[in-house]
Amino acid sequence: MPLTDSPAQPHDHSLCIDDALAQARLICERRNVRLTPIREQVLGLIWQNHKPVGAYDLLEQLATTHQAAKPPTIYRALDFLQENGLIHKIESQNAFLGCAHVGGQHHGQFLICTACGTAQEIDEKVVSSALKNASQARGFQIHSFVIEIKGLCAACQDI
Amino acid sequence: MPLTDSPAQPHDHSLCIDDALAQARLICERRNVRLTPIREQVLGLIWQNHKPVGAYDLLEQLATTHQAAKPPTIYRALDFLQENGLIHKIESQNAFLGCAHVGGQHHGQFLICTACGTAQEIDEKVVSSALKNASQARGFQIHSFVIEIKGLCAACQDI
DNA sequence: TGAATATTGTTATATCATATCATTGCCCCA
DNA sequence: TGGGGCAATGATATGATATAACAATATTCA
Ligand SMILES: [Zn+2]
Ligand SMILES: [Zn+2]
Ligand SMILES: [Zn+2]
Ligand SMILES: [Zn+2]
Repeated sequence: MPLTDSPAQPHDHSLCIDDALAQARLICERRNVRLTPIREQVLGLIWQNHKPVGAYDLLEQLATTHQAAKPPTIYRALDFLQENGLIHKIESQNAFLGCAHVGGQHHGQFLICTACGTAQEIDEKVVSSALKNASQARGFQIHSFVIEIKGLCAACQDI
Repeated sequence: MPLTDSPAQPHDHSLCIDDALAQARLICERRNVRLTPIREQVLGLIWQNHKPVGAYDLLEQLATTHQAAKPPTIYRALDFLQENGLIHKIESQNAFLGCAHVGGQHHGQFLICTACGTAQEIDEKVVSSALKNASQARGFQIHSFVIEIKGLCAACQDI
């Protein structure tokens, strides 16, 4: 994607979904973990669009085809998907988003549009190295970080 | 504070509390908003240490001297304190922390120690400008951001 | 004073997440 | 091949975080 391409722009989203699921299958095979039907279905639901989605929204959708689904069903699937780097939690929204950079070891950086709800994952080395430097200068050893940027995406500014 | 001074290091914390409350009174007077007894007491409780504290922890403490305190009591005080830039919410912990840079318009950047729980607020221009640049390059207009860095503070690495 | 507004009280409920134990399914190897 | 061990799911209950809605009280200011 060129820099200016945002998930808020029109695109063939079925390709996003197919890619995400294909990559997930590959990753899980490589890691020798099981992408069970429930887990795969939840991942598919998360990838329905580029907006973070809440656990109970997912539950409601899952329950339409899976009567036994209860909160632990969803949270277990979400835990699995997070542990394997397939999704991110957006902390400021208690919601979950498909990872756009599976495989690469990274922490998330997200541009979240407050108008349309779309979240774009970016991975800016200059940001992470600035954080590393600032932390190091204070003797702080980074394990992980959360970066959630709120504002208006390009599409929503034009309205 | 020199760069290496962290709130995890020993210091006369009563000065932190006194400063925070004095500044809060000043700010509220300037902004012509009312730092009522409940609000001031909640701010004092938040400043009891440098660790983010949950709303229900605060409620429990407040309730010891204020029988009528219920969840809305706390959340209203927290809303007020946030609106006036006196505290921050740590999204990844659903907890609240006194603002270390009152007055200056800023978004928070936090170094959160997973061992001792202490959170240090920093304000690195290089980080915020890196975010600005990355966003601008994508046509995204920033309103606010959340940066929460997890790891080990200097004191906890030595153990 | 008395109306308008801000703050607090009160009750109920919405929303997000986990603990615990039972049951089922999968895998590997004796 | 069958059965022990572990992973995954089912089921129930509860914990933790946050807000809605309306009533009562306090403050402000004309
Ligand atoms: Zn898409
Ligand atoms: Zn990612
Ligand atoms: Zn202190
Ligand atoms: Zn601050």
